[in-house]
Amino acid sequence: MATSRAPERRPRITEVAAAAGVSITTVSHALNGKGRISDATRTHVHEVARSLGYRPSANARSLGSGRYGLIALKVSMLGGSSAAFVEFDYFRRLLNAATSAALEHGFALVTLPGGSADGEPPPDFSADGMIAIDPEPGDEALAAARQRGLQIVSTGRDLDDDATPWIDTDHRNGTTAVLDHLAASGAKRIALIALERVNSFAIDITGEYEDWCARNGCEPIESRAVADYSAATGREAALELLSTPNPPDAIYAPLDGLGLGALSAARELGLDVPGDLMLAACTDSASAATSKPGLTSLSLAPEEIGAGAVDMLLELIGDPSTPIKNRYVPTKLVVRQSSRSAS
Amino acid sequence: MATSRAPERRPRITEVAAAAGVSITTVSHALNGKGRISDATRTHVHEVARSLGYRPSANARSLGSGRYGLIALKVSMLGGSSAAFVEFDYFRRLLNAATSAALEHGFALVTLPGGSADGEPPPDFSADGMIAIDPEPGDEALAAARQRGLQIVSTGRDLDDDATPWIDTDHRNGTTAVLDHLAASGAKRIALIALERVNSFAIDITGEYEDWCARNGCEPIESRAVADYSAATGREAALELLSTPNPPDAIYAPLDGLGLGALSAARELGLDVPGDLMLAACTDSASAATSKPGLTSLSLAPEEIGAGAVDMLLELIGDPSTPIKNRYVPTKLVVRQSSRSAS
DNA sequence: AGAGCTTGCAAAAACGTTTTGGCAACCTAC
DNA sequence: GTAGGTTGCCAAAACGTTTTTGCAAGCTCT
Repeated sequence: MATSRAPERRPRITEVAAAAGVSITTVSHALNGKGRISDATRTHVHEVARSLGYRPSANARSLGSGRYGLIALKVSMLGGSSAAFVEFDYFRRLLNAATSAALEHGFALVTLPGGSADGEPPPDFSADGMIAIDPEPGDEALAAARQRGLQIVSTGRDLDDDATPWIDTDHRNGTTAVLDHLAASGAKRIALIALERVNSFAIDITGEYEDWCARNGCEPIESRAVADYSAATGREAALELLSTPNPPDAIYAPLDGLGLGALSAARELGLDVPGDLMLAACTDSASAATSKPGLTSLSLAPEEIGAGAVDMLLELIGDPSTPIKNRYVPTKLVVRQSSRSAS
Repeated sequence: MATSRAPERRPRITEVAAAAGVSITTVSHALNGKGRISDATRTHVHEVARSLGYRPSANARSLGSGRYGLIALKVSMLGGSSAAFVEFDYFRRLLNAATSAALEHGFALVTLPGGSADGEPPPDFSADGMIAIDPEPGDEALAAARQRGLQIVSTGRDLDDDATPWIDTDHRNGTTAVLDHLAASGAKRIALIALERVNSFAIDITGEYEDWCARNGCEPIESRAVADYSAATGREAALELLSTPNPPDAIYAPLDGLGLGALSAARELGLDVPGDLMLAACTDSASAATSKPGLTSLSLAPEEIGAGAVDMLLELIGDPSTPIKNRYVPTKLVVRQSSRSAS
């Protein structure tokens, strides 16, 4: 246990240069893929650096390059509304992936205090770029960042500015998959708990639902649009849908929170799930898996979104003239008891 | 709108020195409270710096001082368990406050991927110190950080190492307040949903509950200890407590999630709250305020905890010989319908 | 075979602070 | 009135990179 712990300084770039028999310029160029050097030298330097366990000093690097070495993560959700409450799990996974991706490239990721809702403005703070998680229209902090010429990447499209590079969940195809599955399981009248169209995902989901109904010759059945995603709200919306003369035999609740609420609504009404009513949700958080019955849910890929956003942003920071490559990330339907056909 | 936007470089320390008629050494010393300089000069430099809008470069400062300019926030909760699910609101507020506090002192706060649960280890990453949120015994990352000689401050006491400086919620007095209130409202048999003793708060709450009962000559009524804080768990624990021959007339569920679960348990049993059963919880998240009936809850001070932990840590980083001043942060009981006496 | 590229690398100048060491000037005490 | 201590400040050397500039050596033309 008491391993002798020599000071064990980490090697500097100078030492790598010496060991490789080149100048520090060459080491820097080789490691950053910048200057004009032969492939032989480049790989040689890489090897030496690795064998020495060299890790450049983030501070020196930033000082030298005139950057800050920081990227900001801005989550409207963190502002004050606890709307996206249930989606903590999603946020957690996204944040972890983004942090790791940033760290790998020598950048630190700072989670900024959310929207303008909470009191004091954030202390003036400089970063090289910003990632906006599901930006909401009219976000002031985002507009300010744009004004200052900060590089921005959003997860979910930014409805205020479609020039902002984005990485987004492929909600249109995801929604199709959910509806197809419900129909295949025998559902004839599939209803939607509609979302207020303040996010690109709300637009995609409701839009695709309507398109799907049109394509399949079904009558669209939508609740009034909900603005928060809590179980309480989901319960009310489901009760509304189910208390009509000709109620649906399946409900798509496009967030797990809403889906869990719909589940308790069904219980209250004495409806068997999936016998009398099929249920599907979206996000696939832990609670969807452990509910009784298990809730069929569209599994998203927060890790890919988080890491992807960071990668895009870092490319832009490295070279602002990088062509923008927006990207949709596919989803995966996880079928559970709540939509399993009896057969 | 199209305000002419001159490049508007922020002033360097050199310019402050020139404007103040002193050397940059003196400016640095004055601003950091370090060297030997007269009070007159010190305040003069401060004024000049402020009037010029001077903000030191975090990178240069770190490079010069040999620091990293980073502090890590480590949350066991973020690891993989979604146990502390409902407490998102608490976490959000704590994180925002900590981030702001760090930024104010020129440090960036990085939220580290959680426990060893999730796959890949975090990329090796250097910080000047670490804040551990409610550390759980046997946390490897924490042990590793300690090994490396990192400064650590925990929120909630670290059961593995009581030498770790901490800032903690005053759960003992908070629990007393809750129980006193319930008793004052007429409760005769107050039960506790017990928590597994893996955290200092679990120890404090269950310990104080037992002490209070002893002091007041009451019989302690505890559920078996729960390990996660979800509503489902709270419901089960409450059902267990309420289905005994001589059931309690009040329950303290020491987390909002558990409290909400207890509330639905009461509903299922047809018990009126607060008429047949009084309920109190802890954390005072948004859902406690909006439930029906409103849930009496012990309001914590995540902002004070977060900012306080950062301040403590920065003091230690600045001067490791700073005497440790552990601190309890008081709570405030928010009384709502769920424990209001009929009278 | 010399003008003009291109290629591969190195020397040195930033980047903006903190920190160390030194030097006057001023006190104090004998 | 002078040795020894203190006070107030400054010059200069780090800190560890990136980036700019320069310079040979090797090609490709004509």
